[in-house]
Amino acid sequence: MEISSHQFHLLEQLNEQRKQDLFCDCNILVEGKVFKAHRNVLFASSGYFKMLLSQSSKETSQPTIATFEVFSPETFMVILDFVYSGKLSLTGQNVIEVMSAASYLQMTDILNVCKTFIKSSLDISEKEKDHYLSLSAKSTNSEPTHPSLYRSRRKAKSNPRRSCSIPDDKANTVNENSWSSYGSYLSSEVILQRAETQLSKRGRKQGSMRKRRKHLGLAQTRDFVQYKSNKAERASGGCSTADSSHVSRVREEAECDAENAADRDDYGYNHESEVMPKRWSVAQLEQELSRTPEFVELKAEELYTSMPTILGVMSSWNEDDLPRMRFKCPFCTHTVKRRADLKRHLRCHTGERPYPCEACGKRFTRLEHLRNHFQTIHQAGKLICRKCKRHVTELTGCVVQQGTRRYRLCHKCLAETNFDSIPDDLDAEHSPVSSTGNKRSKWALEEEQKSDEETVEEEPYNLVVRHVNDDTPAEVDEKVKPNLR
DNA sequence: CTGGGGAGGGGGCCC
DNA sequence: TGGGCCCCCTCCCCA
Repeated sequence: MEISSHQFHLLEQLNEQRKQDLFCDCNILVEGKVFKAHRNVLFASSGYFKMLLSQSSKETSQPTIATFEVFSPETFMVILDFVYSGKLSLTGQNVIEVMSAASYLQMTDILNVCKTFIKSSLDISEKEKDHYLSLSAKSTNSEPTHPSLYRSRRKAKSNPRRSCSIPDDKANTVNENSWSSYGSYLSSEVILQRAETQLSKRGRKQGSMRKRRKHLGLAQTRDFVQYKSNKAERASGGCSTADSSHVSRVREEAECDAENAADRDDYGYNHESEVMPKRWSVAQLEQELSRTPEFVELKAEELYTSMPTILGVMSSWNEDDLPRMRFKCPFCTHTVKRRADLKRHLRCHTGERPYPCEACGKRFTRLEHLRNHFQTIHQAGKLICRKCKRHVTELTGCVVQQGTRRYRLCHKCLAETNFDSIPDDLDAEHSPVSSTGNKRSKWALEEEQKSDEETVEEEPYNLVVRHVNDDTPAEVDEKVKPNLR
């Protein structure tokens, strides 16, 4: 026979003992402030303490002292309260730092809750994705102002990119490696269950999980997966075909949340905490879905500015047994050496894509990607015949245009292609085709793209051939059959 | 069904 | 610190 309240009372007693400094055998010094706790509890709660206390377990007569300078006493207080009560007092202000500290202390459950919290409060990528998809559903090829971003050759993928995983397996591992001893009726567990339910549901719907890149294997836990960047990827360019199911999914999750909210109190849900901070009504969803990429950037900027100074000190050790200073992503286990690299990495979580291609509208996370894209797609920068794959020069080949896409054909392959006629509506002056494959500045490219849009996007399925002679744009334009590839 | 290639995305690292 | 380059991986399309 199992008395369900036993675990709760046990933890309650331990918490009382902690508050009264009874039997506390571990002192934790955080930026000068001393916290007292029980080794057993810390050992059971944190991978970090597990390691630490394992090493000092032989000397049980003396109280263990742990010192931390990488997070604030307030942050540790939140974590310690959670350890002893199962209630995590997250707010928009402390979530990042709590997450960072939890990462440091290897408390994966708190990490998950923090991620859920952030995801629920921001939910940038999901909304942004849905926004794009809703646009995608509306936009057609005859709508040049909504560029080909929305009709990318990549279909709306149910499976994300390599660095993006859906936390299905994470949901499964939470209960294995962690703190089920706290009892399923405790609020943390309830929260986690809900987070798991929510995430796994999303994961099931979004499709298969992706293996992480092997060089990311240095992560602390193998089962700790990323879950955001897939959304980020789809949010801003990777999606194309209309997929209204994404919109309905957001609604569905909101409704699910609303349902869950009703019985939260029954499980001692912490009212002070904001673990599930937002309940989206349909009206709110509609409003959110109408947000723009600027919204993403704004939110991303908020995230950046709200980040603590130290995002994480990794637990990896070098040969000298000294901890390596690395910056840890608050969304995943990825660590980088430089803060700038972390900022760059965070874009895959926030969905921020600050570099739009003005020729096709596709947005990129990096300028270099935009540049590569433009040179390849819109400038025919590769001096390779698309058909025979041979190297072509300005003399031996020419640039072929299809919509906003340009590529090169050698004269031989060009002659083998059946051309219909030369369109007259393309003014040679507007030709953005450069005879050189040289790199240009972004702004120079944009100037070219504007004219490109005006002239070409009107007939996106026309294949236009432009002969390129040195610095003079093509004078001869020919229309050939569409969909040549 | 499968392999090749194009395009895009992300990480490491140099300048 | 940001820009840029290189490399690798993944996805998708097509033959």
